[in-house]
Amino acid sequence: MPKGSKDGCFESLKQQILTTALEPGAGLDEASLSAQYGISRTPLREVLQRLAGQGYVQIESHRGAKVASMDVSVMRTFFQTAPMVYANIARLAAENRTGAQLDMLKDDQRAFTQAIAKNDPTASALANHRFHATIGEMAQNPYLMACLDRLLIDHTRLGQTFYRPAAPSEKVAILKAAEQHDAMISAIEAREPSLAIDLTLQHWDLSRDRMERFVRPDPLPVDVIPLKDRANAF
Amino acid sequence: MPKGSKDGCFESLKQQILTTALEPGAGLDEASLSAQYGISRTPLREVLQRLAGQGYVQIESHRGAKVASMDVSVMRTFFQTAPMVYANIARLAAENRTGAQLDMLKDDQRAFTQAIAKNDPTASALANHRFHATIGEMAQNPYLMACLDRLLIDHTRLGQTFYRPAAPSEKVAILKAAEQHDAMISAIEAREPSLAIDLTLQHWDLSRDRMERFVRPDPLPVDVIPLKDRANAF
DNA sequence: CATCTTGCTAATGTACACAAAATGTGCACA
DNA sequence: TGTGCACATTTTGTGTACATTAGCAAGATG
Repeated sequence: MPKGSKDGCFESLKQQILTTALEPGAGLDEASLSAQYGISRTPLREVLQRLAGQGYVQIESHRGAKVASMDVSVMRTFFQTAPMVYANIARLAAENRTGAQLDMLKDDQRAFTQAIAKNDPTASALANHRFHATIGEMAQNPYLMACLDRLLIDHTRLGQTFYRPAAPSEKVAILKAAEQHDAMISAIEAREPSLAIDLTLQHWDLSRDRMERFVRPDPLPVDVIPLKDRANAF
Repeated sequence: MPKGSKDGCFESLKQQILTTALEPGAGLDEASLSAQYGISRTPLREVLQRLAGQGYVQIESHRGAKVASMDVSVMRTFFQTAPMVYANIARLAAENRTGAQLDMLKDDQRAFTQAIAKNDPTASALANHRFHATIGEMAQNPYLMACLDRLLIDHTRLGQTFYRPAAPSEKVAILKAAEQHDAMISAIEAREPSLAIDLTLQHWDLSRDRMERFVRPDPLPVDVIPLKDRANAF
């Protein structure tokens, strides 16, 4: 899928990493990527550098670029750090948001609900990502934003990893998430920092529970084979 | 001062930015820099990209790279954000530090005290920067680290900006800072998170007070001209 | 006199060719 | 059969020439 431009390449790689179309740890070959996007290696390398700067990829000298890895220790750190940062971002967003940013947030939420309606998990994950990134911009805090960007990358990727299309609870959860988004928009619009924090932490709990239930699912029923049949089972 | 290598260029620019030898907002010309460091424009651009990724410089399309700016709103955000991040980094450092990192921290502190003894404010600022960056590495939290890096850049630059060589209180403050560093090392070595947090916040208060007293100094005495002389002053 | 247009200039952005480094492979030898 | 070394291949890093763009200044025009 040749996109032609440098920015197109940048966005495309970002998306593929967020949706785990490019899996964590996957190697990124300069030659093939530059051919694929119809740009030369020089600008492609700059794209990779920028992606590295935002935490999407890791570059090792003389060994090329890889998609940022996601081992258990990273996950542990993620769960440890996310709520604090999200909460503080929410507070600052409620305090500092501009009208234009609020409109953008509503657009993001529209895209999110539409993606849900279309049953498109990839699109909804990306829309969700943008929603939270926009809240980050509202906070107008470049320090925390650097942190949030990295958290959101891993959050979106974890969401993809732990997504179970078959589970009916998944549908319920994402609809609830959309409701929570609406409540968060209201709190931010009303400039109520403490409410925004509460809603954000609830939103976080929902997301965390979804992922936790993937790792630690309900145990299978013990009595799969009814007792009466067990006598002649073997 | 041609340094020759790419890493040399990277470190040199970093230092010059931290010491405000390159002032916030200063333009960085690719041609002259590449000539200065004896490398071609291509690798120089990669250096600038990396510096941009860590928050040292800002790159605008077709408009080149500038040293990251430092207006009032940035300062406000800095003072708002720093204590929370520093405190959490300190907690995690006390919990997660390794022996090798502790040795490195002690080395950093040695370099810091030596720079103080030599009365070299630039060297002590850089050593102080490394000291706190090492504590950041101890935390082993890439998310917060991204935030800390950016905070430390501005902290070091603010320290340079607000440095008053003439003030005797400056000497007292930096010696006290060195003592606090020793206490922080002990807390981290003893793996006492809450103590590390307390000490870190005290350290922050000292630094903040120093900067605040620069912006809002003691008022000049009102009676500079004794009353008896005032009659024939004009 | 103000303002818009237009061309110039100096900088950044791109492509490509070459250099250097790392990895993989095959062979010799123990 | 396993190990080590040398070579070949692949991939990344660099230098240089060229294309493109933004900013500015001079001129034209109302």
